[in-house]
Amino acid sequence: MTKFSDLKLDPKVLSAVADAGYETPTPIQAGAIPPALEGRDVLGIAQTGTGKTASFTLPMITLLSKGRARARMPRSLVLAPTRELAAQVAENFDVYAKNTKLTKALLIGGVSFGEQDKLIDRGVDVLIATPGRLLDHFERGKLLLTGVQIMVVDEADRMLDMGFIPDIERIFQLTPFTRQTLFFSATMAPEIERITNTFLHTPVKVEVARQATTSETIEQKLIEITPARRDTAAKNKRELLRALIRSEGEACTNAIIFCNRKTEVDIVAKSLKAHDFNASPIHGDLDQSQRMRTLDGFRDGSVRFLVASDVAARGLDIPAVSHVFNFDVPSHAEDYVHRIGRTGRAGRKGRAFTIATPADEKYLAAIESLVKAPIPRGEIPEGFAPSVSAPRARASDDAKPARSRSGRGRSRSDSAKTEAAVAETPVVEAVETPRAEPRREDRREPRRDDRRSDRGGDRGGDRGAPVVGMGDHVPDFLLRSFRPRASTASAAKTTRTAVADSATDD
DNA sequence: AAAAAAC
Repeated sequence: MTKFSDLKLDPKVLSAVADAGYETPTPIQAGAIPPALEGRDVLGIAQTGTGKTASFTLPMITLLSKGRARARMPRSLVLAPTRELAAQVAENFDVYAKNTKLTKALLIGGVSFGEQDKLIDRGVDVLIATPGRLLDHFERGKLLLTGVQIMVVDEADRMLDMGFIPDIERIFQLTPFTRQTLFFSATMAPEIERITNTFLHTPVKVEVARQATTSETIEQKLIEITPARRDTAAKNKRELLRALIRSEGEACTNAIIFCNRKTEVDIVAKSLKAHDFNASPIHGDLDQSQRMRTLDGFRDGSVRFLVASDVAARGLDIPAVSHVFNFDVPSHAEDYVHRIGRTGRAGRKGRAFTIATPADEKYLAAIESLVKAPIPRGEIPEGFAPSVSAPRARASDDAKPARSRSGRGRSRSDSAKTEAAVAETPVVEAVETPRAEPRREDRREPRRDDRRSDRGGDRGGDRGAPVVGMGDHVPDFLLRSFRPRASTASAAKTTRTAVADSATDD
C-alpha cells in the first residue's frame, strides 16, 4: 500500500503530514497527488469525508514552495462554495504548510475588507475564497488573477446548486490559460461536465467510490409521529427530539440537529437551551464571527448540540459526531445522505434519527428511492408525551364573523392576541355544527385516512406503531379545526411569533 | 415548505 512517503511531496510537507499523524493516503489522495505533482489537471470525483482537501493542499504546497509571491498577484487560488468550507481549507494549509514560508489569505464575505486587502497587497501564495467576495475584490481593482498558476474548484456540484457556476466561469477566464486546474465534484451533472470540458486540459480523472449511504457505521432510524393538529407539529417534534436525546443518554456525546429552515433552527436551538440542553444554532443569517465561534465551540466540545441548516450538511469537517437528528425530513433527497454522513465517520459508530410526520411522505419516498433501501423504523422513546393544546384561533377565524376589527383602536398584533382567547367559543361552536352544513375542513378527514393506509401498504403494513398523542382517537373537533394558514404577510408574522414564543415555554 | 453567497 502506498505511503505518503512514497509520494513525491516536499520533505517539509511530509514532516507536517507525519506530525498530524497520517501515514497512509486515502484513495482520493493516492490517486490525485501524483498527477497533480506532475502539473497535470485533475478531475476528482469524490464526496466529502474522503480526504479530498489534503489531496489538493499537499501537492499545492509542494509545487508552490519554489518561488515567491508578488503584490496583488496570488500564485494559486482555491474556490469553495461556503465560507466555512473556505475557512476549513485555510486551516488545512496552516497545518500542512507550517514548515514552509508560504503565505495565504482567506477571502470570504461577512468579514471586513481591510485585513484581506492588506494581505493581498503584500502578496500571497495561496488565496482561498468564496466566489462572491473574490469577484468583489477583483472589481475593486485590488486583485490580479493573471499570476495564478494553480486553481482549485472544490465542491463544484454544490457551487452549481448555489448558482455560482457563472461566477466560476468568469473567474476561470480571469486566470491564465496555462494554469493547472484541480477540480472536485461529488457528481458529474451535465453542467459540471460542460465546465470541465471547457476549462480542464486532458485531466486525469480520479474517481472514488461513492460513500455507502447505508454505511455499516451509521445506524439509521426513522421516527414517525402523527401530530393531532398541524399547528402543534413543530412543538410535538421538539418534544420528541428531547425525548430522543434523553433516551440516547450518555451515548449521545454530541450531535448535529438539522432543520430545513433558518427560523426553525433558531426556534429549536432556543427551545433546547430553555430545557437546559447545551445547544447553539448555525445558519447563514447569523453573523460570520458567531458562525465561526459556534463551530469552534462544537469542535472543542463546549457546545454539545449544533442546531443547523444545511450550511453544515456538507463539507464541514466536524470529527466524531455521535448523533445526527433530522428535525425535518430534508426536501432534497441528496441532503439526507450528506446530513447523516456527518456521523459514523472514520470507522466510528454513529446514529442518525429522522423525525417525520405524514406531511413528509413524499420526501421520504424520494430518500428511500435514492438510497435504495427503506429507512429502518424506530420506536418512539418512552419519555415522549406530546402535548395537545386547545385549538388556537387564527387571524382568519375572526375575519369573517359579524364582528369587524375596524374601529377597535388597537394595533393588529395586540388584537390578535386578545382575540385568540375570545375566539375560543366560536371554534367550539363550529364543532357542534352538524355535518349537513359541509365545511372545507371536512374534506381533510378522508384524505388523512387515505394517506395513512397508503403508507401502511407501501411500507409493509402497520407494525403496531405506538399510539401517539390521541392516536387515531382524535376528537373530530380537533381535526376540523385545521385551517389553511392565512396568507397575508402580517398574519404569517403573528403566527410565527406565536410559535417562537412558545419555544421557550413548551 | 428552502439554503447558500456580495455590498
